[in-house]
Amino acid sequence: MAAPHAKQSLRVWLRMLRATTIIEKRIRGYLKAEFDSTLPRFDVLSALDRETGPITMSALTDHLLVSNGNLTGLVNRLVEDGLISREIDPEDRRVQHVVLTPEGRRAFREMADKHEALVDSLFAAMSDEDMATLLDLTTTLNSALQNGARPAEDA
Amino acid sequence: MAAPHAKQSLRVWLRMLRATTIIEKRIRGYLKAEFDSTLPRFDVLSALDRETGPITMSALTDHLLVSNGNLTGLVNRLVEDGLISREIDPEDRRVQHVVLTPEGRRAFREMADKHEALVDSLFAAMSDEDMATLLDLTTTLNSALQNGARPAEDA
DNA sequence: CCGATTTGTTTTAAACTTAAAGTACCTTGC
DNA sequence: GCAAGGTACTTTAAGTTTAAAACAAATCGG
Repeated sequence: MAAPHAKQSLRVWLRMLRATTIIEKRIRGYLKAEFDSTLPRFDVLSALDRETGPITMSALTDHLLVSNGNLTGLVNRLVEDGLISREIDPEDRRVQHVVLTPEGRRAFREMADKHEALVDSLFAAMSDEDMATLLDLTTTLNSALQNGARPAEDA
Repeated sequence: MAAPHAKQSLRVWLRMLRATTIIEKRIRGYLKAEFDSTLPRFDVLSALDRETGPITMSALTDHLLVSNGNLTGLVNRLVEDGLISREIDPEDRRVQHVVLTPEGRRAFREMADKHEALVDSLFAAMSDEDMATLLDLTTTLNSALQNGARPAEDA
């Protein structure tokens, strides 16, 4: 009676995909409506907010799962908007360090608060225990995917 | 010591997002390499394969979580490729019904088999029990999202 | 019947995505 | 020093994505 693992995998995958798609769409709509911003922008700000100081573009790319070419445009627009600042490394002029401006940090905090509240409301139906289990399982899954994904890694 | 629900939600969400992003990326790469196709195309075929007969564009959109504007282009290309066919509703000329062609069904089956195997390999690290739990939780989550999402629904 | 609204689908504009090529800078080995 | 090669980032080209506006057909109210 038990489904073979493969069929089960497919079912789980489709449900995960559906759930994340719906959630993403909500977040996207929310960011646009409230902040006239986008998810990729939010991700960049979020990655920078986690840092204690300026980091390089390459380091930022790694945190984001976004290709480096892509990042350039995002950062350009965020710099224009005054949310992040950029400065050339004096020791190596190829490198630039980006960091949140005070306004960027303020803006991000505001977005992040609402974002957290929104996400939480979307998970409201899940009990604390369910959430703990889900966190466990997704953590396991991520580890497996990460290992399977990158043949070699240094960090 | 327990994290408040909101923080927990955020953590879970980020892990889910990361996992699905990685998986999506793999599937995308695979479809492109093996079938010179894309995930959205696969999704359309998949949705049609589940149907017993022709369905309208709107119905298709609902199944897909893809914006309707997007669907037009996808369907156009799939029709060109001979994988699906399209015909105008004689009773309401705004409406069109789309359905898999025999070739489309054959092509989809082939992709689906490989797709299933790939997905399963990505979930290989999870035990049968984990998968059952994960299926449960994602099902609950989806129901909640669906209800919260649409104020009214008839089906 | 005829305008007004609703509904089904398509088009559009702007943002994002990627891979690959390009640019500028640094480093190394003579 | 200076050519050769490597590194950090940007640009490009081609394509996808989305929300929203536009369009077209049907239906409704007078």
